Amino acid sequence: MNAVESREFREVCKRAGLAVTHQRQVLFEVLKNMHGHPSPEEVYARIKRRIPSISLATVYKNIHLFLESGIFREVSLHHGSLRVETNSKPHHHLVCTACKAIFDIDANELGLAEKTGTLPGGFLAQRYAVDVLGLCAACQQKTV
Amino acid sequence: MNAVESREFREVCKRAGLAVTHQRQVLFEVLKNMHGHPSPEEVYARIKRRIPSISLATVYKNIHLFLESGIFREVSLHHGSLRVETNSKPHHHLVCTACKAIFDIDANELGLAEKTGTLPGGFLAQRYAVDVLGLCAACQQKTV
DNA sequence: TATTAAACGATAATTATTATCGTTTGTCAA
DNA sequence: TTGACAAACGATAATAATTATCGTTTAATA
Ligand SMILES: [Mn+2]
Ligand SMILES: [Mn+2]
Ligand SMILES: [Zn+2]
Ligand SMILES: [Zn+2]
Repeated sequence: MNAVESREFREVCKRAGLAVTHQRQVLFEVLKNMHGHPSPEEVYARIKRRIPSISLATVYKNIHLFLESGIFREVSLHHGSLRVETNSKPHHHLVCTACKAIFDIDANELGLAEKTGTLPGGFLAQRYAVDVLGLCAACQQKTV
Repeated sequence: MNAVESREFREVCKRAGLAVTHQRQVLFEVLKNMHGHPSPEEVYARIKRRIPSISLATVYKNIHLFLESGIFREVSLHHGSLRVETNSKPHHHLVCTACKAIFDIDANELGLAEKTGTLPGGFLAQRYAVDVLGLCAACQQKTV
């Protein structure tokens, strides 16, 4: 952590109303330097190399604080547990980032063209997330 | 369950290589008649009204069998546990339905126009799922 | 109708996450 | 600088969701 990064982190904490702790700073740096979509356990394993005494609970708590402050983002905004789709017609979803409610919306009704604004049911659209579902290269091999 | 529905269910099971059991049939009917995106617990509560002795484990096992057979679909194909996004640039995702691997893809690189076929990294696209992220009507009220 | 594999119910085990609580640390005003 | 106090920490218990185990029951089919 050089002086510039350190000052930047202090400002980030100030904005978020968070104390500048050693654990928090190292977690911030570790996350900045990881790539992909790590799980809390993976982050914990990495940060333990720099702070062996850190607790997994601290990692969870600080990740959540970073998410709430918008310092980092969560990969999926869906429910974290199993839900069954009862609508067999092809459709997309309106996902509320506050309460995680999910509403169906037809593909045509959606009109992908950046129609940010009011949608059916008074839903306020803020951004789109597209998942391309399919098979990765490795899994295509396995199927053969 | 009328005769037509019963015969239809038998064929569904035959195709999937599943035995036709009472519990399985009632679960199938219950799911067909639910709407939205119920959790296994919600399905369990509903089916218990018709088979009070049914086990939650049976509900879970049969939901999974239905999902594997493609009889029903899961709402989210993401990891069911927390993942941190380390890529701060706006982007979308390639999601492997077999191993749940997630790869980043830029919005422009995506070219939403039904480009089903080979994508970066040899990913085989099969369908698109769009999440419109935002605030539902109820949550907009709360913020005011 | 007898054989046998599949499915069932009860429940223990596991995984991911959150809550609790006593101790330590950072903030800020004096 | 320092002392008071709130915030954060580490250890670990508790909870929620899901899966595994296992003895008993049931469906498929010959
Ligand atoms: Mn849906
Ligand atoms: Mn990503
Ligand atoms: Zn909401
Ligand atoms: Zn894969």
